[in-house]
Amino acid sequence: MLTAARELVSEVGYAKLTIEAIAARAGVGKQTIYRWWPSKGAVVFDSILALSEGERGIELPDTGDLEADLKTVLRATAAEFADAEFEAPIRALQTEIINDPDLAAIYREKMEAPMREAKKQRLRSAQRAGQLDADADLDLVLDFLYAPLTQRWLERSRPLDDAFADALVEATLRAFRPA
Amino acid sequence: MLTAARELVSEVGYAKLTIEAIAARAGVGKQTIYRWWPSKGAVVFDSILALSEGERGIELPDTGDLEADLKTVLRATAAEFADAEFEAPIRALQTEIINDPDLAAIYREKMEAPMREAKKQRLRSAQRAGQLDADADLDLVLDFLYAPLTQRWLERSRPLDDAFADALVEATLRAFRPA
Amino acid sequence: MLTAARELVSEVGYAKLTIEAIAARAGVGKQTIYRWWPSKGAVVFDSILALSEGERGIELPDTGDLEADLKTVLRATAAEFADAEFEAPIRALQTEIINDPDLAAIYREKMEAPMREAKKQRLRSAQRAGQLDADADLDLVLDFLYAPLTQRWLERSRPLDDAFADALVEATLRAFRPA
Amino acid sequence: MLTAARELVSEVGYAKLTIEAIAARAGVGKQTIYRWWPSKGAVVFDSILALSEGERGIELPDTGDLEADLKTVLRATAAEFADAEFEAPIRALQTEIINDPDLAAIYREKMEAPMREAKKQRLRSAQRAGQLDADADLDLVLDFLYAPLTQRWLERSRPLDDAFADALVEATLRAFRPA
DNA sequence: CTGTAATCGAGACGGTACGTCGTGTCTTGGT
DNA sequence: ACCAAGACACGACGTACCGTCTCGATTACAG
Repeated sequence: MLTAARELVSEVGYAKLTIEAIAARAGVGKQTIYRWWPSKGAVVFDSILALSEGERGIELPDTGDLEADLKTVLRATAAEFADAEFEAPIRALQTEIINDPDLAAIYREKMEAPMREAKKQRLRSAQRAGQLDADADLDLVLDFLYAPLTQRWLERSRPLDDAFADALVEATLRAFRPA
Repeated sequence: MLTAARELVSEVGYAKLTIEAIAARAGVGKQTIYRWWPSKGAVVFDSILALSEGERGIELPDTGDLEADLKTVLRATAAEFADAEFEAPIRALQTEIINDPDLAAIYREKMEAPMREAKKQRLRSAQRAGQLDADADLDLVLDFLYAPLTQRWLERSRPLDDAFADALVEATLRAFRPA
Repeated sequence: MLTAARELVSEVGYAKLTIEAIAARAGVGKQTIYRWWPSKGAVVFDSILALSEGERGIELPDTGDLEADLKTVLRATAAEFADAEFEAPIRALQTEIINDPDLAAIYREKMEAPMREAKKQRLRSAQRAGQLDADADLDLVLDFLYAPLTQRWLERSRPLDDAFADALVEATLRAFRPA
Repeated sequence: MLTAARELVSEVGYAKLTIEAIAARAGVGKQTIYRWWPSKGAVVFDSILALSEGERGIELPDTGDLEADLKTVLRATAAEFADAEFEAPIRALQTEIINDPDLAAIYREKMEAPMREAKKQRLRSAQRAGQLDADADLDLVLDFLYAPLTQRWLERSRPLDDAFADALVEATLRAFRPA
């Protein structure tokens, strides 16, 4: 069922997705879907969440060079955003998150929190290595790194190229360099 | 018609908004709506856009103290995000922008561009006053100031208080202080 | 549903009858009507047909006096045509029959044929009693008796009184008296 | 406009005929149609009536042999009913007449009355020639001749062949032969 | 093995809204 | 001054899905 949901989001888009279509594709009665999820959003949400369950134990590279590592990671993130296959589901996910506080909370807990923690680990390592201000608010650092990237992708305002990723890292590190 | 659309978005939310309801509220036939807009999204989009048409000639305060001015502006922006009346329409707008590239383009041109230019004016003034790196990429500066704010609001991940606004300004200015 | 259709034909007339009104009156979704009938005409047709399903086993009086019996029957038919309650549905039925060959075929099979057969029985009895030409084409006899009556009613060209009914019977019997 | 109406009745049938289509076909504004006729039925009615205005001064053949003359006329009428081109408009006309008493009255006055009078002329001639009962109710005679024909055509219950036309004439003349 | 439950697919149901079409009225611009 | 063109408020169309509700038929378990 989750697979059917994911496929259909990619094929027809979130707005035109119907529960009947999911049921038909999955070879399942509608009632069975309603038994497990309260809404279309919840199904789609879970279908994407199920995907990310697979990628356990994210860990960021730690070569000792924070700037290089962050550029690697941000360039990869930007490239991922450009992947057509993931575009539709992630935009669907964002749509849900914006409009449904409950799903937003689950999203933060199940998907964002682990990622954020992994990233913070890398930043703490940098703090210990004296490459980052020891007093820096790490949540703020992560926002500086990722929020502009995400926003430009969502609004399609500008291409997400390597230069942009690099500029983000450089400016962020200037803002939070050790005292 | 645009007024009716705006009111209804606030009252029932974007997802539950129907064209029939807009037509009824506006005392208009459905066909008349379809004659002018291709979709529900377009109507809502225009209804919000029409709002901002009113606020002509935005200009940021320029007391000579960039940090103080930016804090004032960002605190105001954060407060605006907290205003219940604007919340529903703006979330609706974001939903549209995320999912419809065409509307996103119009949004950038009609709403974002003028705001962005006004902000850049203030930043250029600061560059002339030696309060900001003369070589700074002003688009990037604006992303640093606004993207984290917007993202936290959209995802409801953390309260948008004055401290957060101040921290954004301070970190951004550290990143782009004059050489 | 059929009851609702019948009532509404009587109330507002066939031309102003809407499927939505039938659905509303019957407390039923429109789709349910469309699931069972292809058109408004078919619903109305069935609603009238269902009525006549009730009156099983029609039999004409047979007192031994053909002329008297036929006058009784034709006067009754004329009176029935004058009944306001049946007028609207029967006119609706005629409208359908005229314009839809398929419904016309069903009408002949389901409604007209049994009536016609019952009438023929009475005529055959009269033939055996020497009151009617043994070689008479009974379909033609029935047309002579009923077609003028029906036509005058449809076109509202003249009142359907007893004298007219009697005249029809007398002339018909003159035309088909035994050799 | 009347021409456009008549063509469209033949092409799409009365039920699917729209005033907008008539206006478009006639190269005329809708308002102009509404200025002259109160309803779709009235337009169609007039369009057919206009046709018959052409055929001035109908007169039935009078060879001196009533039976032969009537058979000629009824066979011709039956053939006319079979003409595909006239079928749609005449059925449309019947539909109007059945459901609208006002149009029915106009129809009787403008179209039926002249025809009926012409036919009566021929019958009176026959009465003078001793071929028809001098006391016969001529309206009734005409009903006997035409009503069965019309009814079978409307209900499509049986083919309208020459044999049927002949049988009608023969039976009618038996019913009304001179005393 | 067999009878009884629980579960599930299928899809009918009462509804709501869709986007389209036609109505009859009103307005506009060109002749 | 007229009239084609067509916008308008309105209402019904026939369709798509909604979320709820029976239906069998197919399992899985108990006796």
